[in-house]
Amino acid sequence: MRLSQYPINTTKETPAEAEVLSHQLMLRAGMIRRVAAGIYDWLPMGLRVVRRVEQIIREEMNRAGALEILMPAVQPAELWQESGRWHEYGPELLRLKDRHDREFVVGPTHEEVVTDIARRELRSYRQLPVNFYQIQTKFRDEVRPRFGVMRGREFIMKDAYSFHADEASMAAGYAAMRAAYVRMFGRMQLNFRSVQADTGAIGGSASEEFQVLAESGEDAIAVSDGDDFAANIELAPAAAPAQARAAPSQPLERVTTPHMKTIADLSAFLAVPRERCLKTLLVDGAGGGVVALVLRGDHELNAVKAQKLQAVASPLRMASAAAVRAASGSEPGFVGPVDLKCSVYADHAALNMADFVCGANAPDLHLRGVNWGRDLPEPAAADLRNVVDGDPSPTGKGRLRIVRGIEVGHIFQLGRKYSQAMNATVLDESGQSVTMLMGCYGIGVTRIVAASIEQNHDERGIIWPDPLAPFHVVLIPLNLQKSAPVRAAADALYAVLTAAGIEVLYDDRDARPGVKFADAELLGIPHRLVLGERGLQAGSCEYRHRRATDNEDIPLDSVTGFIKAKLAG
RNA sequence: CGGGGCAUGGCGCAGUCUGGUAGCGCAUCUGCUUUGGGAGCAGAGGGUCGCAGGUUCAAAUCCUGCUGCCCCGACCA
Repeated sequence: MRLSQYPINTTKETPAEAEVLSHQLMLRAGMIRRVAAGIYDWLPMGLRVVRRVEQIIREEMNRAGALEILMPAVQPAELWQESGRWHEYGPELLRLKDRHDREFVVGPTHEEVVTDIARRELRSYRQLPVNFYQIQTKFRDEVRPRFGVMRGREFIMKDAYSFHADEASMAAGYAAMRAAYVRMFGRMQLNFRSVQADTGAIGGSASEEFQVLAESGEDAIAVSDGDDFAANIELAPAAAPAQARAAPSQPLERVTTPHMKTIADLSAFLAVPRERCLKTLLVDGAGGGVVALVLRGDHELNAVKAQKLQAVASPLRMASAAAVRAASGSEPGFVGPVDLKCSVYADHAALNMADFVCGANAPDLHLRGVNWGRDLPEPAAADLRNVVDGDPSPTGKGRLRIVRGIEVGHIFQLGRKYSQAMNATVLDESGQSVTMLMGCYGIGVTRIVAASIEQNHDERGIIWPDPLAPFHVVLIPLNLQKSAPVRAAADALYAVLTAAGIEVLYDDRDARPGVKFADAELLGIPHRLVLGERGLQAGSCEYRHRRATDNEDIPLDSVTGFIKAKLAG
């Protein structure tokens, strides 16, 4: 591609709309432009990267035996009513009506449509297992789109759905997809971890997320430094402390704590460390009323864990101020488990505390020197908190570290959730009708582009790994407007490299060298060739990798082989 | 959805408090010079100041309402 014929606009200044680095660089490099909140144009340079990602995904999906299909973006409401998600999905589902007033959705995912395909096309267990996938545009009306294409409302996703006659086949299909994902993210040179995950709204049993590790990631992940355990923080178990609880050593006393409503205030006011204070949260109970969840003052409630308790309403809701008053006789901020009129669940760490401080269920009063068993009944024990950095790994090996991640893939064993609701069956060996089992496997294609930039950049711009680079090589001739020999040599080199199947961005613009270098670095083309009059006289051009700081002189007649070796290695 | 902020040529911003002919840098176009790290000089084009009302002799500026966008929290590829 000749850059003189490529209408690219790079900027020195960062657009004000962008907060994270990948978003800033994508805008500055002219890869994307915003059209509306969470909705973007992909310009030529950006789309080339999207296509690279798609190509790798396609190759690995095909290698794994999956079959590519294409499903509609606009789907009839009937399918969603049949699965029940017309009512479950909420405002993230974009609904619309056609001219005849019939209802449709813009697909945020395709379980319904693919299950409809399966029930119509699949008749016999002999046709199973089968895995259909597509690479297609999704729309999710996110509450808060942000970070450019990292969390857009419209985005490109690879979604795959497998159909099975039995559990063993579903597990095998899941394992095959897991292996394919490891291969593709490896080929994309992403630094990622697969982590145990909550199945969330999509439902089903086993589930893993593929998380690209990055400071800017929106997800917190707990990874063990002792083995390969990794889990989304929502799911990582917090083990009960190993040592037994200390014996009471202080008397119970009431202390006046005017306006000390938060643990931070209380801890500072009483000069008691946060981990000696008890946090009591009242949430709505499953059968009405409230339930008390008790945590150590320095720990955070984990909503996913809490709403798994039978007694707790799901989804988790904090109790209203009125309900708090009814159960505790006090305002929020002074609630404690002593003489509380509701059931109490204590996190393992909270249960391990002795001589602690907690609310006295009376305004401006707390209790000090409180002990389980002595001053109040032993509560029910539960795992209620988020794990923190340094917690022991649940596998028993090593300690957990909390890192940030960008979720680029998610795989599920769905079971019969959709096939049952939509009556997708095949005949088994004995001629009996059986409901198929399903797996589903997503990848955020456009999100990967941003995630790769998050992991590969420097102060000058993007640094593409070879497999994702929009062009392999940038060819920069110096002073080609004045020097006919340079122009001739550059044209020739461009032709030779292109003929060899190498994708070259040929910067034949009438621009100063500094401009060309700066643009090449911002765009992140991994391999750079510079052709100047000086080198030309010696029969060579200069090579430099985007990550390198020094040039290498390469004889002009061996450039093709040299670049090919670089790309192969 | 709750909280905070912004809206002025393509981009980044000043001007708004204290009303009085809309400005700067970058980018773009023309010419000359320049050419190994975002050039210099000279000239040029481009803005109903987010929208709608209102106050005023006069509104980017003051008032009211609306819209869009960004950021922080609960959800997700």
